[in-house]
Amino acid sequence: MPLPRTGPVRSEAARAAILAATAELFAERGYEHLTIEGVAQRAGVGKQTIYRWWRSKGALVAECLMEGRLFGDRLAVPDTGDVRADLEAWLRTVLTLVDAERGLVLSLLGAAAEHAEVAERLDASLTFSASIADRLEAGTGTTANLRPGVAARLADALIGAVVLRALSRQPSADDDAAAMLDALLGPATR
Amino acid sequence: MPLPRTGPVRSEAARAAILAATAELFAERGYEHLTIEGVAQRAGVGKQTIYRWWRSKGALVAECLMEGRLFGDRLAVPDTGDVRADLEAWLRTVLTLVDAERGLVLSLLGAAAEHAEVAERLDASLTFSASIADRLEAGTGTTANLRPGVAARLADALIGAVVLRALSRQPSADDDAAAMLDALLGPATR
Amino acid sequence: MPLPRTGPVRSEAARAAILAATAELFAERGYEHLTIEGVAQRAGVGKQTIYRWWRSKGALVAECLMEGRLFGDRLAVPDTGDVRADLEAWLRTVLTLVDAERGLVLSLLGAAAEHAEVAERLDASLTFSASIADRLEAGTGTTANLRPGVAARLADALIGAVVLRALSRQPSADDDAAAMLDALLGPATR
Amino acid sequence: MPLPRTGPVRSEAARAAILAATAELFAERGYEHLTIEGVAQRAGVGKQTIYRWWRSKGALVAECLMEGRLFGDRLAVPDTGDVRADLEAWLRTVLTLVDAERGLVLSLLGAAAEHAEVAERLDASLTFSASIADRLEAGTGTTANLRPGVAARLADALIGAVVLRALSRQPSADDDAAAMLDALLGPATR
DNA sequence: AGGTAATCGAGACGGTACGTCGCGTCTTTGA
DNA sequence: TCAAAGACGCGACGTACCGTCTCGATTACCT
Repeated sequence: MPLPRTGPVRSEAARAAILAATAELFAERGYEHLTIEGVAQRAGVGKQTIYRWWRSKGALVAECLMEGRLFGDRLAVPDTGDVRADLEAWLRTVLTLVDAERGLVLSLLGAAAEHAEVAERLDASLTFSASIADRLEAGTGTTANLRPGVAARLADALIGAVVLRALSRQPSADDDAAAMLDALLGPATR
Repeated sequence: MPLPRTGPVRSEAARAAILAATAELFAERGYEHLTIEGVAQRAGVGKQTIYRWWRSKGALVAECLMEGRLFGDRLAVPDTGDVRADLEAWLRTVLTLVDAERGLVLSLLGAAAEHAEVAERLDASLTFSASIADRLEAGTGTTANLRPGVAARLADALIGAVVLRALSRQPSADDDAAAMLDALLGPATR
Repeated sequence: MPLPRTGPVRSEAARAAILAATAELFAERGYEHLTIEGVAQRAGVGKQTIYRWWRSKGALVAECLMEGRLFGDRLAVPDTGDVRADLEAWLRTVLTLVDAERGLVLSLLGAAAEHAEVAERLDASLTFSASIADRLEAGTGTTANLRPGVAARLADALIGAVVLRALSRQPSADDDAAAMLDALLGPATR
Repeated sequence: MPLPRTGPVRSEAARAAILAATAELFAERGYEHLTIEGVAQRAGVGKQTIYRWWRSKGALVAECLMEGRLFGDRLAVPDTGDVRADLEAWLRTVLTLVDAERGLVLSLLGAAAEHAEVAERLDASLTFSASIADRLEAGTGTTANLRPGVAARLADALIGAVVLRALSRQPSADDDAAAMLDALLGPATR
């Protein structure tokens, strides 16, 4: 299905097709086996059109990530008012995701290791847009170890633990989310 | 009772040369740009000799890691009796290492994302052989958040935070090690 | 089916197995795709045992040829007393053989082009052992062009024409044998 | 009506360089030791560019042959009006060539045995473009055995005899050309 | 009878070349 | 002017065989 030739303005259709193809192929084959040529073919686009607008396959993946084409909003933190419960729900979701789509997640970690751009976007997806640190901040004082000034570091540790879990390829048990939060945050103070 | 396989035996010289070449090239160029062909050439060995004994470049790197050819004992945890001080010293060393050899570390993370073998060995290098969890266990009760049963999860979180730091490409400040420990372990109880 | 170890005398069983395997594989795959390793495996023999006794795969094939393992006695010239009829019968047989086993014949020509040894043996199979020249000699005077002293050259031309036919991959018609003889030897004089 | 294929067009420079390199290397090392890799290197060309346009090294050699890059016009039959003399001159030239460049000739025979394409081109070079049969046809009646309808078969026999001579690796004597013609064509009739 | 030496199967070794894939650049043609 | 198509030089892939070289086991001969 050839795209219509659009003349001297950047073709939005081409851009969309490229990102869609990238997301599909990433999900199918993983970052390692994602190829520019494959994307071009799947998108019905010339290779040059990709190289014209993106510097590397890392940049391509980063843009997919930024547009939510890889995870959608599956990483959003719920907001019910109860910080601890919200975090636990989120963590449970994330651990499930890591188990279910380990290949995709590992691929993404590989991409992040290779390309700063991906890492940046991944970080944004997890930390900022998901607001872990903000929520922890908001919960200061509600659990023993959630003291002023440590929220950001605890957020890093939490996400880091998830990353490590992904790397280790070990499936998560049902109560892992709760146990991780317990270990990091300590018992509830009220 | 060993199998009565006849014929020539595996050449230890070749094995050593291959692992040495792998370690060198990994340090020089990183995992991504490490090639089997390059290793074979540097080691003065036929490619087939590599493929005969290792399934992938990941396996090669994993074996290097296991033999300490990539980091040596730079990841060992000191043991002075003071758990908190030991961990802080170790963490400081590791953060410095991550800053100084970010490329190597990121490469290794990429390798771990791609090959379970590498991840396993990396995990072994960091967690078990470096005994973070054991030391935390030993320190139970000496700091506020170091309660019974949480040592393993705190160790994961700690190492995870380091991994995340590596991925984020942000250099560490001087007091980061102390701050991370403080955030995770809480204030000293005695 | 491992062969018995025979000690410090050449194993006749190994020799036979090697030649048999060579003939089989030659027939199956042709000279070009015949490999020493394949022969060794099929024969259940170590490669060294082949290299010990033959210098090249050409030598191997030459020996097969010499032992009649490739064509048997399909190249023998019948002897009924009527030289012209005998030659025609032989030629017909050979042309049929060339058509039916073109691959084998071409392979053999390739081998002869590469290895003098094969060429020599092939020549022996065709010319001497098949005695074309002798028979022509015997027929001197019975046909117009069969004059004294030209038998050897006519034999060469005859066989050469067959070789050319094989190389050209063109199937022979039924009367080709007769026509070739007619062209070369001229009409019968009595 | 040519297919409306868009995109870049075949590089004539690459084609020429590849054929030139093939001819050089064929002459230097022979068909057997001619490698695609070597041709690519010598021609300053990627291997893929060769594989894109030729199916095998046989096809490569065939095309060289067709373009006269291997023998040039050394195989042309002179035309002085005297058929017998022309053929003898040509035959003498060819036998000399076979002696002087036996390796090349044998290589070519090997190639012809392996690849129909080469054989076809070789046949074209020798028989049609060199017009042996035509000349024989023209000489019908001038020698005893040159009767109507046998020219083509005599041409085959003549060339076949040369091929056999090449395969046998025996050098030609000075009067071989004359003797071969005498044997095949019979004495002159006028 | 014991030691020596050659042969055997097996197969690891350093190499060369294979034919394929994908890279990133460049060129052509059509809209 | 931009886009599709895709040829190009290049580098690496993983495989097939090459011919050489151990291995340990197995005999025949020769002290």
